[in-house]
Amino acid sequence: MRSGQLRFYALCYPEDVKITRHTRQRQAVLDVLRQTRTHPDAAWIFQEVRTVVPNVSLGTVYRALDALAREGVITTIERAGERARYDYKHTDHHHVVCRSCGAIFDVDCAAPPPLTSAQLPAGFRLTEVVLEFHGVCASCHEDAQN
Amino acid sequence: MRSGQLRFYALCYPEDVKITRHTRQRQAVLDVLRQTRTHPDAAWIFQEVRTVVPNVSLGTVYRALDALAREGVITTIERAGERARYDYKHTDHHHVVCRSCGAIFDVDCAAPPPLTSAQLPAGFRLTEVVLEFHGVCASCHEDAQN
DNA sequence: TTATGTGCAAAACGTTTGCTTCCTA
DNA sequence: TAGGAAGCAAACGTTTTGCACATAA
Repeated sequence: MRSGQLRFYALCYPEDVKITRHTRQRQAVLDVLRQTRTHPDAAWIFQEVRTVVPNVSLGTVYRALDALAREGVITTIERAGERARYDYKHTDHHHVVCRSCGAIFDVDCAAPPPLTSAQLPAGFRLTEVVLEFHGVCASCHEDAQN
Repeated sequence: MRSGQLRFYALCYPEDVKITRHTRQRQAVLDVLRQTRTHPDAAWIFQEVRTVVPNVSLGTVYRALDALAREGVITTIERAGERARYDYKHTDHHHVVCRSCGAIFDVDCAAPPPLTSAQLPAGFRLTEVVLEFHGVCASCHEDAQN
C-alpha cells in the first residue's frame, strides 16, 4: 500500500480470489463502496461512479458489484420489493434493517456462527453467514403514532 | 382447533396480529405453506392454490404472502436475481442456502440472537432475526469438478 | 352496509443479457 | 494478441398496481 490508497484492489482480496482483469470501472465501484458507510443501492453507486468514469453504464456497475460480491469483498443486502443494497466489508459486522423506511444500521459484533459444521448438510461448503436484525426503527414508530 | 386443521388461521397468530378479513384465498395460501417444507416460490404456491381456488390470481397470492409475512406467520427468503421463496414457521429454525442451485435446507437451532438490546440503535423495535448460512451444497461442488 | 379483498391485465421495476467494441495483461 | 470487460439498449421476469366487482364482518 503506497499512498494510503490501494492501487490495485486485488491486493486486499483473500488469497483465493481471482480477479482476471483490473479496470477503472471496477476500481471506481470499489472505491465508492469503500468511501461510504451508507449501504447504497446500485443507482446511487452508478451516479457516484459517473463522477469518476463519466460514461460508465449501469450494466457495468451491476457486473462489477456481482464480481465483488462473488469475491466476498462486499456484501449484498436484499429485501423483498426493495432494491439490493451493497456494503463494503470494512469490518466484521452485521446489519440492523428497518422494515419500514429501509434504514440500515451497522452492528459491530464478531459473533461466531452459532452452528457447528456437524449441523450443516453433509458436504456443504459454508462461505458466508448472513445475520440481520429486522424491525422498526425509532423514528418510524414515532411516525406511526402521529 | 376442531378437526386437527385450523379453521381460521387467525387462531395461530400472535396476539397483536390484525387480520382484517378472512378469505378462502388467504386460507389456501397459508394451508399450502403449512403443508410443505420445500420453501416454495410464489409461482408454485399459486399453482397449488389453484387446485383449491381455481381462479385465484397471482396478484392475490402475492398480496396474501405479503400479508402473512408482515404478520410474521411466514418467512421470506430472498436472493439476488432469484424468485423470493416462502416458508411457514413450523418451528424455530434457520436456513442453509446453496448459492449455486438455490437449494434451501432447514437447520433446527433455536440460537438466541447474539446481540443484546443495548447494541441495537436506540428505540429500535426488533421483530425478526434473519440467520442464513450461505455456501455451496455437496452436489454442486461435485458437479463443479466434472 | 362498507371497507377490505379479489381478479384481471397492464405496468413497473430493478436487473440481466446480447452484441460489438475496447483494452488489460 | 487474446480473452475478459465495457457500453449500449433491449429484453427479462418477478412483483406491483389500478380498477371494477365481490364479499366478509
